[in-house]
Formats: sequence, C-alpha cells, structure tokens
Amino acid sequence: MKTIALPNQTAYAYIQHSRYFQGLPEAALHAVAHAARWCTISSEQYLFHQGDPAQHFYLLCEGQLRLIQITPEGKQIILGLLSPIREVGIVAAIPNAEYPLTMQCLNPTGTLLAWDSASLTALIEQYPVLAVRAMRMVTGRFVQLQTLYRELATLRVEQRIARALVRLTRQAGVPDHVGGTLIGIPLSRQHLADMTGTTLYTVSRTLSAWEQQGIVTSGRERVIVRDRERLIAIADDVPSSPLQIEPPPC
Amino acid sequence: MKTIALPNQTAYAYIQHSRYFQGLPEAALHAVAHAARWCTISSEQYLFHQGDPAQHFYLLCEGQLRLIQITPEGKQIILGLLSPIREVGIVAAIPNAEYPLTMQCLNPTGTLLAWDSASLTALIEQYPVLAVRAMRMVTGRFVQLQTLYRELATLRVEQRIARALVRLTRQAGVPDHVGGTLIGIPLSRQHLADMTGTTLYTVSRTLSAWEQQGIVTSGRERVIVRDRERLIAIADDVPSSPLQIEPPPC
DNA sequence: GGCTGTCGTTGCGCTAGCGCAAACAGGGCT
DNA sequence: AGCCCTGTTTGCGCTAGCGCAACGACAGCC
Repeated sequence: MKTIALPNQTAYAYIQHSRYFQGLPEAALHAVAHAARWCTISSEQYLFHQGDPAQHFYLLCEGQLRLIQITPEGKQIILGLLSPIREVGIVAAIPNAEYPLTMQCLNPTGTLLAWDSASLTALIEQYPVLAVRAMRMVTGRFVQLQTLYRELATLRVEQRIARALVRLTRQAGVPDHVGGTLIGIPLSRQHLADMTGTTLYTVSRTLSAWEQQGIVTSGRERVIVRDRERLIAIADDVPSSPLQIEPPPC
Repeated sequence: MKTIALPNQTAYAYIQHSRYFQGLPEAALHAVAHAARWCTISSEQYLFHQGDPAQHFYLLCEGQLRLIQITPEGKQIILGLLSPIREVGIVAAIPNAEYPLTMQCLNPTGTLLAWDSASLTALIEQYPVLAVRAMRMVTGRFVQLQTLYRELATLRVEQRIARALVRLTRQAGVPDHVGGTLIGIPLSRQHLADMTGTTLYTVSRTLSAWEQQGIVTSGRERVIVRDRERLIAIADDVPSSPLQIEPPPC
C-alpha cells in the first residue's frame, strides 16, 4: 500500500457520493477532503489485519475488498465483500480500538481515501451526525453478520451456496451477452467454501450439479449465474421432512 | 413489564457501577438517575422483539436475559446471555433504529432501569464520551458474534457444546458444595441446542456421554460442571485427521 | 510447443450428526 | 397417592457432507 497523488477534486466527488459524508454542508465536505490522502492497494494485499490498532478510516473508491477472519488454526473465513463506494474501518473512530477483521484486496488494484483516526475524531466532534452514522454502520454490519450466523445454523450447504451466489451477483454481477450474470471477481471453489462454511469438494459437486441443470456455468475461478430464479428457489427451499409420508385418504 | 417505584438512591448505585456510565461527574450521574425509571419483567417475558422500534435503553440490574434471534420459520437461535449489571438496547441511541434481536427474561423476575431514546440522546449530547462508549459496546458485540460464527463454521458439535457450557459457568456459575459448578439458570437440552446450532438429541447424547466420564452431572433443565478442565480440553481439541496413519519408520 | 503449477472434478468410503419413535423420569397439582 | 405434563434418554436407520486420492483441464511462462 502506498500513498499517491490524485486531484483533490476527485476526492471531493467520492466523498460527496459516500453514504457516510453525504449531505454535509459544503464547507464540511471540503474539510473532509482536505484531511484525506489517497492510497492504493494491489491484488491479494491486506489493507489491515484483524487485531491491528485501528489507526485509519478509509473510503473504498475503486476495487473490491474481502472481509475475512482468520481462525487460530490459520483457516480463513470470508464474511463478505465490499464494493465502492464504501466506508471501511469506522472502528477507527474509537480511541485505542482494534480492527475486528482483516481486509484483503481482490482486484489488481484498489484505490482508497484514508483518514487517520485523529482527523476522523476531529471531524466527528465537529459534525455530530457522523457519530450517529458511525453507530448505524456498525449496527448494520452486526445485523448482517447475524443473518449469516442464522443461515449457517439452520440452512443446508446447498442453500448457503445458493445464497452466497445470489449475493455475489448483486455485489459484483456483470451482465453477460446471453442473459446470464458473470460474477466479476476471482472466485475459486475454496473461496465459496470459505464463505459458506463448507469444503471445496462440496462446492465443486454442487456447482457441477447446477451446471447440468443449466442454473450456472462455471470455470476456473469464475461463475456465471444463468438462472437466478432457480437459484433463489433453492436458497429459500424449505426441506421437506426426511420421512415425508403421504397422508392417508380419510 | 411494568413500571415500579424504587428509591432513587438504588438507581444511583447501579448506574454508578455500570460500565457505561462509570466515571462520569457526580452531577451527570444524578442527571442520568433522574431521567431513569424502573421496570420489571418476569420469566419468559420478552423485553422487546427484534424489529421493534428501539425506543428504550435499559440497564439490567437484577435477573438475566437471553439474546435470541427468531428465524423466518419460527425456529429460535440463542446468541447469548446477559447478566447484571449490563446495558441493553444501546441501539436506542440511533434515531429510528430497530432492535436487532429479541430479549427474553429467564429468571422469575428481572429488574431494569429504562431511559427513553430522547433522554439517552440528550445525555449523549451532553457527555460525548457516552457516544464513544456506545460504539465500543456495539463493536464488542460484533466481535463476540464473529467468534460464535467462526466456531459454528469450524468446530464440531461436541466442541461447541463444551464451549457453551464453559461460557455459562462464567456467566451463571454457582459453586457447588462438592466442588462442581451449577449453571444457575433454567437450561434445557433444547436451549443448549439452540445455542450451539444442533439438535436436542445430540445435546442429550453428548451430555450422557460426559456424565459417564464424570465431566458433568445433569438433570431436568439443570447442568452441573464437575470437571471444567476436561471440558476446556474438549473445547480446544483439534481433531486428528480422519485417517491418521502412523508415519513409517525410516 | 512443452512444462509447470494451480485449480477443478469425481469416485469412493466413511462418519458425525440428524430425526423419529417409544419409553422413561420427575415435578407439580388435585 | 395418582395423574399429567414437560423434559429427557436412547435404539435405530439414514443421509448429508467430509476428505482423500487420482486424474483432468487450463493458464502462464520459457
């Protein structure tokens, strides 16, 4: 990661369109832009690791990030994906906080605006609405994580994979010349397994089965969703009880 | 849930000892106590449901609460337990927010202090450190939930149950006259299953096995941990690979 | 073109955990 | 005491998903 020079005007535009700074008075936006600096990050690089002291707040302007968690044994769990324009590391608003998870760049290059936590704190003090928005962001992530937890606890693997794919089409979907949706990020079987709490074998088998049914097309680190409706049906399918017996006629 | 009259002096004492209000100037504490009202809740009653508009912030003074999440199909998932003195519903600091989960009382009676969100907002505005602490609380819960998620994704059922029991001894452990630790809340097999993402059958079988090994003693809605060390060993056990072959001598 | 390394597929065997059903246990109530 | 209700245990059968191993496919590189 390194700092680069970019026109301040560009920064202003991104800031203006971010949900976090949106609607602030013009003077405030200029102050925000003035306190920011640009930085870039390249493929597979880490923006920060979970446990690092949260010294910077970022605005992701170009590229995408993976939210990952590393287990004590070194296994990685993917909690999600961030696409521009998104705020990253709001936890830097808290003095002496640590980042709760690891951020990894998955595009050849990502571009971010960065504020050190002192600047962020100063901005929040000056514009208290930023404090409320920070809270809202954190609780939003909490609710999202809760949903993931619930799915992991109650759904079968096939449904979890289906949901992951549906989410990915929303977050990184690129329309396809024949009506499908390409998931526009490098996405290996192992990645999908890490997102759904399963193994790469099961993901592979599931995708193979879906490919035969024309639901998806997949290749090396690449998935194209052909029949989104059917995928959603699988995701929402409530499994019939194991021994479904035909009710006897009266 | 109803409002009751209790001496304000008592409220002051609880507030003073809460992590959230701790260390505020005396005048502030008095203001906080003045804005509060008492309420009680009884066994199995809900303090609020997930999705309800977050209109109150609480301080749990007596009794315990279950944090639960209800799935669309009506299945319940238990995310944890709160014991006094704990803050509840900090999300009320955000205008127009909703509670992200459901709180249920599990003691015959629980006692709480309540502030409506307007009072809370006013207090936060007056003492900005409360905003920082609110953020810290929410991120703390986030990290906890993340840990649960990781465990659910990577650990086997037996380990998850062991961890749940270890946590419960910390949160509701009552020392026993013969060196064990009684978990001092009503805790059925189903509850344990809802906490660990498994079924009551598996919990029952696991506890039975542990009982034979002298690790726990259990009865109707009651578990006593006899050998905490062994439980921790199970919780941390890294399973040997399925086909562990003795390496051949050179 | 050929090599290499990474990623994907799939057959096979296995087991952890599920879920029913039926029996059992104990507390509270009349 | 006897009954009922709720919670617990456990035998049984089953299957979803795991994990190895071996092979295949494709991309990038020299």
